[in-house]
Order: sequence, then structure tokens, then C-alpha cells
Amino acid sequence: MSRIDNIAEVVRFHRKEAGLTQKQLADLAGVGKTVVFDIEKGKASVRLDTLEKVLDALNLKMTVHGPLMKRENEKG
Amino acid sequence: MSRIDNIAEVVRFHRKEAGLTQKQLADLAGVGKTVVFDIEKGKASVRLDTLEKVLDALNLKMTVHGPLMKRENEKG
DNA sequence: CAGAAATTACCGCTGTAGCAGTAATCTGCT
DNA sequence: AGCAGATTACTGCTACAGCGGTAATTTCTG
Repeated sequence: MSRIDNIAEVVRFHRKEAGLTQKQLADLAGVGKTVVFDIEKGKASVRLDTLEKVLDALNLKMTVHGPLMKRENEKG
Repeated sequence: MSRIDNIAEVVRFHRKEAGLTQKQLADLAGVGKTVVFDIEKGKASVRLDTLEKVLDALNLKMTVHGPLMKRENEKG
């Protein structure tokens, strides 16, 4: 439900790519193993900071933008 | 801290753009006024689904991608 | 400047996210 | 097939996100 669960696939793909288990990624990101599983399961109610930690550990970025693909954020 | 707080600016900018007050946006998104304020304040520990509701109401999208700008998700 | 509207900042309450631990199921490897 | 490691799925617990209400402060408008 919602495009959020694509995050699940992206996270899983990149975790595998990095050769990490869920537990290893969890430790690396400083979160619990449960939440890594939850994210990969597509759970929508994870906290943003928790997701961010996991994305950081995988070198992934999150951006918010309008419907016209214009980039509106992005760290400087 | 972190690039998350750019979300704050994007949300606020687009809320103003849409001519909405925080309360109006909250009602429109189906969330409490408090969390709209929190998001615009840059609070990192908001829930992903809550943020998504607010972004949806503003017609904004969230994407996750690798460091090379390659788009990895995006709903079809 | 005054009054109105919006924003910021508290409050207490309720539901649940995140945690570790454990067990069961699913994988892949030889 | 048999074993090891990984994943999935629970449990109980604690901390806090999100909620509405309200008050103080800031911003807008005449």
C-alpha cells in the first residue's frame, strides 16, 4: 500500500548488494533487527529517523519533490 | 540535523504555496495540527506514514535512491 | 497602533514503534 | 538429504509519537 513499500525493495536490494544480513545492517545502522525486517516488509509506520539510519548505512538518500520531478531538497 | 530537516522547508514552502494554514493542512492530510508543526520544525522522529499523508496532501513525493542519482523506486 | 489570524509551545492521555529474546520457517551450500 | 545461517514471526516491555485542548507569542492586515 502506497509507494512506501518500494522503499522495502530498495533497502533489501541494496542490503544484499552490500552483502549484509538484516542483523548486520541493523547493527551497522544502530537500530534493532526487528525494524530492518519491518522496513523490508513494507511497514509504513516506521519512524523517519529510524529509516534514515538504515538508508545512511546503505548510502541511500531520501528526497522530497513536487510532481514535476523538480528537486526541492538535497543536502548542500 | 541530517538532511531530514530540508523536508521541513519543502513542506512549509508548499503549504504556503497552496495557501493553507498548518491546521488546514493537518485536516486535509488527516493528521493532527501538532505533527504538521513538528514536521516544519524539522522533527526527525515523525512516523513515515504520517509524513506521507502530509506530503500527499501537498502533492509531494518521496523517493529513495543511491548516491549516483539513479532512481530506484517511484510508483508506476 | 489595535485586533485578528496564525504559529509556537505547552499539557495529559492513548496507542504503538522499537527493542531483545526466542522459536519456527525458509535458504543456500556441500 | 543434512546442516548452518538467515529470515520471519511471535512476546513483553518501555519510551515516545500523535492527538486535542489551550495559552503565549508572532505575524498579518486595516
